[in-house]
Amino acid sequence: MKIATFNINGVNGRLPLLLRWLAEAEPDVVCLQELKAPQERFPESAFREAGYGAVWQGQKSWNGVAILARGADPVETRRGLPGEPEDVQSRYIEAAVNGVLIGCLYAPNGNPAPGPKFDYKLRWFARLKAHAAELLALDAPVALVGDYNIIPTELDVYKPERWTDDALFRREARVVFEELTASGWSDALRTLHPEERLYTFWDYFRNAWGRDAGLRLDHILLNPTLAARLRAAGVDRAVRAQEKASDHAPAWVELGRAGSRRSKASKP
DNA sequence: ATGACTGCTAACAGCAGA
Repeated sequence: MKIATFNINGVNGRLPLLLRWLAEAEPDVVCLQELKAPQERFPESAFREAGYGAVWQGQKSWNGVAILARGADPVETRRGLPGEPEDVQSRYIEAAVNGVLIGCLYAPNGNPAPGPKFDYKLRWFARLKAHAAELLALDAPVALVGDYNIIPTELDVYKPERWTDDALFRREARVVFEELTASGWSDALRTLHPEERLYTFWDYFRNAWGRDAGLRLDHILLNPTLAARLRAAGVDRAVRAQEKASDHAPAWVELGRAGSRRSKASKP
């Protein structure tokens, strides 16, 4: 099973690019963020024609998340994080796909920090952490996938000193990510590439892509059941080089079949 | 420290993004 995450930055404006990537990469599950489309303007039929069922939570102008599943209809289990019913921003949707529970998230950016937007980011992550703890208690394969808007370490940013006080890299944000990974969630790309500089975002300014001035913001966190099945992980950087590209590139993991754990000796 | 790009909305400029 191949699971990918892609901050598409406008699902309608970039639909041709997205459909090309789906045909080439053939992910089984895709978590999309920044749809920037209201619920009724999500291009469901185009995905259906491409072989993907979908669930989505749209919003006018900003935010918006979706889960696509190849040859299947995701079974929605939740939309929105618990804990702040007055929060109307579309940033979380969760669904079961072929027995795997997928949480698709788009975390708040949080800039400028400090300030009310950063406070909202921290509250949102407190809610995510609480929900993640509940998911960890389940006896099921679970992945928390999406744009976390957190640069986890200095290895994940082209120039750490320039980002010290930014909401993406401030201590409070990095601590959230450390707590999630310490509590049992595996950062899949970093697990398989412990030393490599991996980026998933290059901003549109200052020729960031041309200079490879990137950030790693998009993460695939696996619970222990799925981490045991992790086989490969990467970033489809070529997508960022295309005309009319999103400022993010897709990140993905390949998982082995259930019961195919290879790190432990298996019975003959 | 600032501004540079881009999409969306629809006001042909402003907001948000990261």
